Amino acid sequence: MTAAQTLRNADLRHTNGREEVLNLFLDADHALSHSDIENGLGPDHDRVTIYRTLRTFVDKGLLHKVLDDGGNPKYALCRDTCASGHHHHEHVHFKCDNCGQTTCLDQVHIPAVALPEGYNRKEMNLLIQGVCLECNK
Amino acid sequence: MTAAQTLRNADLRHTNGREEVLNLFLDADHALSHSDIENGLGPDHDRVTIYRTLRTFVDKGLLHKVLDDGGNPKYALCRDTCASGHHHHEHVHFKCDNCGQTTCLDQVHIPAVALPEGYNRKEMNLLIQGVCLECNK
DNA sequence: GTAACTGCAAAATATTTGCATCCTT
DNA sequence: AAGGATGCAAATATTTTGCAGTTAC
Repeated sequence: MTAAQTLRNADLRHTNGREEVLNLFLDADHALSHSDIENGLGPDHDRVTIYRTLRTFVDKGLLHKVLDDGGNPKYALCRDTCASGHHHHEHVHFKCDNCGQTTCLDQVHIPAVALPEGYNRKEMNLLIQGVCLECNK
Repeated sequence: MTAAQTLRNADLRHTNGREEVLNLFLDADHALSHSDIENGLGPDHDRVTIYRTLRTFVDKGLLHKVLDDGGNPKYALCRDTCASGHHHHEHVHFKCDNCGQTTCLDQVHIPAVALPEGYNRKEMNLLIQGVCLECNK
């Protein structure tokens, strides 16, 4: 799916900025932070607009916030089943302690976890930290 | 274990501020953010000192950062096996979408997860979101 | 006494809001 | 044309750094 199609599907207007941000995510195989995006886009992009773009994309279900141990939030594309307001209920991410990249492990599934009585589960996020494939070479 | 003992064990000097922060955590059954602490302590505590206290406690293995989807970082006590620099390798937290509290589920364990070839695992954090016991009543 | 800790001021960073203008539909 | 999106300025929030003074040991 192209950026243009994605935007149309999400009921969002097609603007240069949005298309470029979306393409960054489509090209990246890992989660991006605000500053990753600012860097990736070249110099003449407004910080504020990027904040708004990210928020809009999350609201519309194009992106989801990725859990991170460290400082600033990262975002990653939602795949298939994510619709507006209804995200995937399960995310598994791997963060490399060496290179700092966080990647989605779509193949990995979280096994059943027994919650104590009285708790409802809506979403599960698993963050695994260690050393990634690249950095292990 | 009292706050005073804990500080001594960690090779930290015993000061009022540290003891009070530690007691907040000992009393709380959920993770605390910087502002939770600022509120919990009463008015004459320096924001900067709290930042430094939190960092020191994390460094010494008394606290660990709790993953959160949302905004600002939260912290929780490390239990038993956490020593300086060597945290528990597995954390399970439950965040209530209703009241916002994040609690450690020490009883729950993460079942084995198969990582793709070439990945090393050092630590796993599972965040479950839903509605907690209290809010389900 | 000495090193560690604190408190204040200030810097650096991150994020949000308001508003006038521009652009997509 | 109309509403949504942008860009700039500025407000607000968050976290870090420097340094002088204080305190635990």
